[in-house]
Amino acid sequence: MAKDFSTREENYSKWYNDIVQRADLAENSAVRGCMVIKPYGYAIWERMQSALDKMFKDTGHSNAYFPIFIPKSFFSKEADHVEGFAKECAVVTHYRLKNDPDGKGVVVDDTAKLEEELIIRPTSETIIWDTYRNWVQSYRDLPILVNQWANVVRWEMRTRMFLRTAEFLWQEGHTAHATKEEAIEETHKMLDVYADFAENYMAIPVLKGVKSENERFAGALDTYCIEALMQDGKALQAGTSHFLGQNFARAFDVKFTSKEGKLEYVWATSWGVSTRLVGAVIMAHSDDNGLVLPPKLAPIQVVIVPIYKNEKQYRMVCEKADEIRIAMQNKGLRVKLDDRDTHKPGWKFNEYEFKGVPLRIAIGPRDVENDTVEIARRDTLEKSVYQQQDLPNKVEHLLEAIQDNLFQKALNFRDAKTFYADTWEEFNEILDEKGGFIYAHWDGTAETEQKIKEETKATIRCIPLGNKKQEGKCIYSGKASAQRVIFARAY
RNA sequence: CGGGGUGUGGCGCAGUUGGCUAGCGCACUUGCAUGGGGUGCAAGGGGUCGGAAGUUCGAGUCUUCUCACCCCGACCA
Repeated sequence: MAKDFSTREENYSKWYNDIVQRADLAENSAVRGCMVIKPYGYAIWERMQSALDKMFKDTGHSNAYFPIFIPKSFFSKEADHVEGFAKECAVVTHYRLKNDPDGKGVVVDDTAKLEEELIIRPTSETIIWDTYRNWVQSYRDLPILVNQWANVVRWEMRTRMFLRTAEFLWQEGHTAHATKEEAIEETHKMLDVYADFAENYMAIPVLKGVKSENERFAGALDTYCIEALMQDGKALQAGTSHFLGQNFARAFDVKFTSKEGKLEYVWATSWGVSTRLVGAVIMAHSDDNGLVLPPKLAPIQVVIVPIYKNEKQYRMVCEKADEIRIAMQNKGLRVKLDDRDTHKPGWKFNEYEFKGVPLRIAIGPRDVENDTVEIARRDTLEKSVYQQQDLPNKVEHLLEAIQDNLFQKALNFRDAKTFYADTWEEFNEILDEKGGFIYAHWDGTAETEQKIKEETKATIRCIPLGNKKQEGKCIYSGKASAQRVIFARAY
C-alpha cells in the first residue's frame, strides 16, 4: 500500500495533522489560529451534538442562546474569572468601516468608536449571570437548567486542529440552584453524563476526578473533569464540570427569596465539552492507515464498493448493492453506496480507510453469483466473506463488536500506560520513557505542583473521585501526603 | 513577545559560483486500454518565483527593507 503520510512512530503530531487533512476533517483557514471544519469533520461533531443534546434533555435541561458579545465591564465583576481569561480575549472597539481616503480598501472609522468595548465571549458565565438576575425572584423559579451550543474565542498563541484553536465550538451548561447540595449534585450528574458519553459513544475510557487549585477553572470552587489518555501517552482533558458556589451570584447579585422568606444568593454550576472531542477521537483510535472512527460517531458506518469490469457488470452489481443499501438503511444504519465510475475499487478502499469508515462491503460479479459479500473491518483490517442472507443484522452486530473492541483496546492501552511512582527518579524516568498516567504522592501545595510542572512539564490531571487515602511522602518535597494523585504530560 | 526556519503552478519540492525558453512528483483535463487493494500509456492546461527598492548587460539566484506563515519557548479547554 502506498504510504504518503507519517506514522505515529515517526512523528506523532505530523501523523495527527495528516489524518485531519487526508480524512477531510478540517483545514487551516485564512485566519490565523482558526480552522475550517469540513463537512466530514463537522458530521462527526453533529453526531456528538445530537447524542449529548439528548442526554442533556433527558436530564432536564433546555437549550437557549446568549449573545456572542459581552460588555467589558461584566468581566471585571468576578476577580478570579477576569484573571483567568483577560490574556486571551478578543475585543471589539468599533462598529463601522469606511473607504480608505488614501486609496483602495477600507479602514476602521475612528468616529465609530464604541462607548464600551465588547468582549467576544471566551465563555458565557458573565452575560448569563447578568441575565439570570432578572429570571430569579423566588425559590419557585429554581432551578434554572440551561445549555447553549455556541462558538467561543480564546486568543491562543499556539494552536492545533481541533485540540486548540482560537475559535471553537462547544456547549456550555449554566445552572442555578437553591441549595449548595443541589448544585454539587448537578455538577456530578453532568460529569457522569460526560463520562458516559466518552466511554459509550467515543469508546474512550476516562478518569473522573477533581482538579487541583492550579488547574481549576477561574471563578469555580471546584472543577471536575474527565481525563483521557492519547496514544502518545499524553493526557487530554475531555470535559469539565464546575461547581461555582455563589461566586457569580454575588458578582451579579442574583438573589432569591427562600421558602423561609430569607433573601439568599443562588448556587451555580457550569459544564462544557468542545470540538476538542473530535481531536480526542482521532488520537485515541486511529492507526497508521488513517482515521478510525467508533461506529456510533461515524457519519458513514458502512460503505459499499461495487466491483465490475464492464457496463453490464456495473449495472448488475450496483442493482444488488443498492438492494443491500436499502435493507441496511431500513435497519437504521448509515450506509453509503459509492457507485462512482470515476474511481477504481482499490482507490476507494484506501479512501474509506483513511476516512475511518468502520465497515466496508465489497460486492462483485462473483458475489452476485454466490449471494455473498466481502466485509472488511476498519479496526482490525480483517476481511471475510459473508452470505447475503440476514446481512443487516450481521452488519449491526459487527458494528457493535467494533465499538466494543475500540473501547477495550483503548482501555488496555491505558492500563498498560498507568504507573505508580514513589521516587523523583522513578517519576522522571516514567515520564521520559513511557508517558501515561502516573499515580504519585503530592504534598497538596500549589507551589510543589508548580515546581513539578516547571521541571517536568507534567501536571496534576486530577485527584480521582473516590480516591483511596494512603499515607505517603510527596514525590517532590518529601513532605507528608494523604493520597496519590494523577500526573501526566497533557495537551 | 524572545530563539530558529521557510516563502517557486492547487499540494509537496528541485533550481550549482547570477546566464538565455523556470523544472520535477502528486493532483487536474482529454483519449485509449484497464477494473476483487492507490491502474497503465499517450497528449494537454496551469507559475509577474511572497512584496518593494537596489546592484548588474542580465536576478528565482546577490544586497537592503518589508510582509506572511511554520517550528521551539512563556499562556491555555
